[in-house]
Amino acid sequence: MLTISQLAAYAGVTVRAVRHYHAKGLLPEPDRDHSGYRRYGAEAVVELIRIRTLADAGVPLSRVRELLVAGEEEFAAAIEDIDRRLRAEIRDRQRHREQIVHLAAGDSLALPPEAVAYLDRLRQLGVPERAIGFERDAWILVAAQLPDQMPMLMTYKLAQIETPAVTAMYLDLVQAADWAADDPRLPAFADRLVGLIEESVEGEQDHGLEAEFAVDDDLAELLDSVFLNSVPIAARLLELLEERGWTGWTNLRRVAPATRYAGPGP
Amino acid sequence: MLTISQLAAYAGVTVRAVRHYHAKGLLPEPDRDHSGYRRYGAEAVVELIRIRTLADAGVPLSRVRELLVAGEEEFAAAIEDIDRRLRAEIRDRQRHREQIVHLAAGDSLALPPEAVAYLDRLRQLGVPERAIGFERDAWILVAAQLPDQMPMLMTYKLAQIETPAVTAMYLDLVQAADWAADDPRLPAFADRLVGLIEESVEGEQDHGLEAEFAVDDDLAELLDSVFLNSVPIAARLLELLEERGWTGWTNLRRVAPATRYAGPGP
DNA sequence: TTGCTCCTCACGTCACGTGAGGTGGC
DNA sequence: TTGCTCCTCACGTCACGTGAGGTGGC
Repeated sequence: MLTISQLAAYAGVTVRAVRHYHAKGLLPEPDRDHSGYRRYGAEAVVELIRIRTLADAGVPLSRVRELLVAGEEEFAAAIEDIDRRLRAEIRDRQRHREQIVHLAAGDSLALPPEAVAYLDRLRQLGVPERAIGFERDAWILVAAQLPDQMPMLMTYKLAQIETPAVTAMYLDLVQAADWAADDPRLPAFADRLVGLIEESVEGEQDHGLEAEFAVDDDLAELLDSVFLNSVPIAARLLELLEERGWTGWTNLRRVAPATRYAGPGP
Repeated sequence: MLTISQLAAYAGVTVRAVRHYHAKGLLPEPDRDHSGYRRYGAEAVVELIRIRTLADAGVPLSRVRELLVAGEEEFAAAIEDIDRRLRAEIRDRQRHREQIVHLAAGDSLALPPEAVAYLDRLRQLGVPERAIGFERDAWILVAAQLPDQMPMLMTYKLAQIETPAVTAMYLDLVQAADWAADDPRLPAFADRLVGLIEESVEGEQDHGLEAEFAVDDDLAELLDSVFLNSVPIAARLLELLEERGWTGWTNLRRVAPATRYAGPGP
């Protein structure tokens, strides 16, 4: 007859695990020898290996106990389930392998690929890294709240930035972000910006795009506050826009007629 | 700013998990709003997704904490480790898939394939299932104690059982196992058995096989006791063998000259 | 006596899950 | 007032790991 350590070694488990299975009622307690030691026969080896094979395949011990007394049909169905789960776990791990590669490469996992492509396009257009970082954080917040709308928003933004006048205005805005709050060039800057906005609005009304790209008011307020907190000229610029008939930033609206427009800030 | 549930939802984790990461020092506690609620910015989203990506890949949280502050080189090395582990886990699960198929088919996982082949050969030779079950249990105990010697032992046993005289004797022994302990046919049976044993010993001495196949004395004693406890004629048969110059069963030895021989029982 | 295997409690681990009891704005 | 989200304890879970303190035969 086998001792507990011989039994455990053959099945590739610890002595503690064998005792655990006794306590859980998975493996029947065998007779003891004159020293009180457990002594195992061949059935225990067979049972222990069944238990381990199931447990190694990730079956909870409570389920293992059920399966040990299950009929052939129920057992076969359970094996089907276990195999399905194992295949799913293999797929999960293959996915995780891909994800950690992206992590190592420094890719922003907090953003969907379209947003990463948009930031890359801004980089190509000569937008400095500081501004890219600001865009990135803003889009991360948008993606966190509206993941489903990201492909649509990014398609729109990518198209918008390709307009030469928009590109130029965007690059100028990046420069202006470094100005002091009372810079004398601001009113002229606001004039140009309003001109561009009103051109865009007219263009969009032709094919009715404006309504689709308005974001939720709470989110717009959040993004506006990020803008106000990180750019010195922001508050003064919004004042100047308001004097010229526009209010807001993320969701620009005409002050008198209530027209919405997906504005220059994200 | 995001609430804890918005943050959690975007990263695909529970609110409890986010609080857990705060408690463990993985994710810095953000500022609270006027109601004492946590409010998160874009950096929290980035950090949380990093944490989850690593944790999902099976990295312990204590290690995740180290990696969050690690340099690029250490991080790349860690990713290598993680990827290696993921590949190993995939291989494990592929192995487990094969094993549970064997379980479902009712294969004896407690025996190596050679032993299963030996039992199948006995079946082909007409050995009844009751006797197969006895052989099986005995070989399971041998395999549990001498896993490395199983291929050798099975090769020997497979060759031995192919000798027509041994096959016939084995089948007769199976019949005799059902006799009462005092069956009058036993002495004649013992004569035949001794004749066969002595023939075999002579044959083996030619190519010096006998010494290689002696099992450990403790194990031999165990297997003998299994034989004695399960077969009524066993004790009387061993007495008769001893009268004819042979002692033991698993390890048969000549009583006067001390020659060993791997006996008829396993 | 030392060394080895066995024994039975019983607390610890890991990554949260799950109430319990309470607050704050609609 | 009801419903929803948030808050902080604090105990529970799962499958054992890990001593703690002791026994039994060489």
